[in-house]
Amino acid sequence: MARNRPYTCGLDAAIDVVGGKWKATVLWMLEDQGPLRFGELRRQIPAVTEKMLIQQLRELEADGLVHREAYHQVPPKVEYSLTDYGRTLEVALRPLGEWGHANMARIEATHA
Amino acid sequence: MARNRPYTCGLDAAIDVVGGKWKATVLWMLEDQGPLRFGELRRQIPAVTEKMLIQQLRELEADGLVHREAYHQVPPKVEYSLTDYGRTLEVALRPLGEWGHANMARIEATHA
DNA sequence: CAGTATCCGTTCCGATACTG
DNA sequence: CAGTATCGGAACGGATACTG
Repeated sequence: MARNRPYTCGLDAAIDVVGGKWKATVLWMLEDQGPLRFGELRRQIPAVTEKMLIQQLRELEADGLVHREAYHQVPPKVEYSLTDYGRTLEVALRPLGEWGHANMARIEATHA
Repeated sequence: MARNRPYTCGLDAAIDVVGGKWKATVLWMLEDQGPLRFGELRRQIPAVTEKMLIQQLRELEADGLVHREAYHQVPPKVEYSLTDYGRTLEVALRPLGEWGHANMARIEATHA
């Protein structure tokens, strides 16, 4: 998802980072509930496939927004959490989330 | 672009609406400069093709965010502007735009 | 549990040519 | 000026099966 660089405005850049299909949801979950394991994330986003979830997590990690902590155990355990940088994004995202929440009915009605 | 409904959070819904490749840019232009003609938008977003620009405008119009005013003249003249609803979105988008602006160097460096 | 690997249809998007 | 039409490649994304 490196779409149209160089960016024409900050909004472009931000949406490029957070525009992936499940990224906003993941950021929201991690902010709301603290560190979560792969399986916990998966269960809480019922429609996501493993492939998509891991892909989005990897991209968030590469962007420095999410930290991946692997515990070397059997069975394996991996926890994902927001980085400080990720938290700054989450804060910037909050008004947009509230807008979406407030206008969800309208969005579902008009948006194809 | 109706991606994953029903939405899991307001952020999902909002990004579904504004996540199109050029939509953020268009909203930003219209807020920043007031009503603009098709050709003016096109010139100010050099990388966009006519096809994509009109497609994104149509979707923004269908979502009620942008108003299209056609003047029946020869040669034709069409002006696009934000609706009141569109302005509420633009306000909600502003912190995200500032975040993107502030972190653009980092985004360009880390984001594939 | 936390992933990989592969297949494959769908959607996105750019390029180009044309029109009222 | 402000679009429309068509083509084709690339990226996205779901389903399924498999692994350390």
